Amino acid sequence: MRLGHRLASGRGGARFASQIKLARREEFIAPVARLLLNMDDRFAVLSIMPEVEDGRVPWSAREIEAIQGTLLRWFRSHARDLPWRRTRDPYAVFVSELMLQQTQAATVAPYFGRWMEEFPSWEALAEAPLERVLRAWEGLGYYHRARNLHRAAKEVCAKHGGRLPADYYKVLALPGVGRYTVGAICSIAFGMRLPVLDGNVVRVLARLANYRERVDTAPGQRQLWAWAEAMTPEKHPGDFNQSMMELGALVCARNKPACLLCPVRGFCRAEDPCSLPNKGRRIATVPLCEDVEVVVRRGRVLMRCDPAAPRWPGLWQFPGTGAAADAAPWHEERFAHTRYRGRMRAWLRPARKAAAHERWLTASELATAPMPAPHRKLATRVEGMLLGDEAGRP
DNA sequence: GAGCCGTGGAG
DNA sequence: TCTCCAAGGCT
Repeated sequence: MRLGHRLASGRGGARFASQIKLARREEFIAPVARLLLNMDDRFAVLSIMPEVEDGRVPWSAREIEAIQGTLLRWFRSHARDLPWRRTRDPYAVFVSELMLQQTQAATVAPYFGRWMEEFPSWEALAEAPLERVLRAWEGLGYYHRARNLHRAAKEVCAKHGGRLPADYYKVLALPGVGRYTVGAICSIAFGMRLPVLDGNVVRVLARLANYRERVDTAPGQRQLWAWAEAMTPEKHPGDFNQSMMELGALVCARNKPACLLCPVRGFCRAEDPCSLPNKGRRIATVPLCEDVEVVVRRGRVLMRCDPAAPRWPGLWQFPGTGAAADAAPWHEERFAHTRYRGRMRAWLRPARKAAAHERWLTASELATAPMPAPHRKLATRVEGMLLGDEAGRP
């Protein structure tokens, strides 16, 4: 059993993985890392399967082997043809995994293709200006992922000679890489036996084991990581990890699980699959009405880019304003921003001086400036207006 | 540990 | 329309 594998398991693994993560900023040195690693070995012994969290083993070793083989065969015949599955290039795998964080595969696919065209290597990405990186990411959301990916590329070039090291700790230390992502990258790109636990795997495991406890708690997470680790085979761990996620996405769906089509239904103990996994309630959404102004002068439009803005810091946005009292908005649309749900209204306003963080952008600058989704929709319409395309219909 | 970060699809 | 949440990580 590899050390990386052990680290990714059990309570010791979770704690020390996060300490290693912290160590990145402290410029932690190798001896300390090795010490933590040895300590982790000791902790890992306590959590080695099959002595799992609550002392019970949901599947026999024979069952686990059967599940592994069945899922691997199923994956080879049923996997979607996704662009990042056509390569094992560590850079491509890394890019895809950061894009896939909290984002569905179908959404990522076109972004991934464009990204690999524009930034085909660690070097190309590391040398690109942040503005272009954010523009390529525009529409995917969670923009800190793009900044992390950019920073990771710089680190890979500066510290690792432009090659991603096949090393659990070094990959984990890169910005934007947590316990899930390091497992995904190292198992897929390097064939290392490491588990992954994402939303799909949580659902699949909770149902297979008929695990009715809360999964969004520390004990629940430990339990599920332990099971994920127990499931991961020595051979083709990357394909196996993807098969678990693919099963969750295509068959073991949240609302309507296709149990009759499930390749591992013979091993599943779920009594009421739709009730699993057991999650707590989400935070309530907050209604929000955001009013912005469209200020045009001599073929340019006034835009704001505030690195400390409350929403979408560092992205270009139309300036906020008090709503024009009785006038109907020139443009209106719904938008969602994390817990906020609301509508953005825009009014045409007379020219004024540019305030702090504001600049006059030409139509072509508007097209290349990174901005959040609702502002991009408005910008597309304004662009048409700047170019004299009548009043720019949506 | 809880709160925060985006967006689009599905039911 | 409204709710849920997807190949999570960071503070």
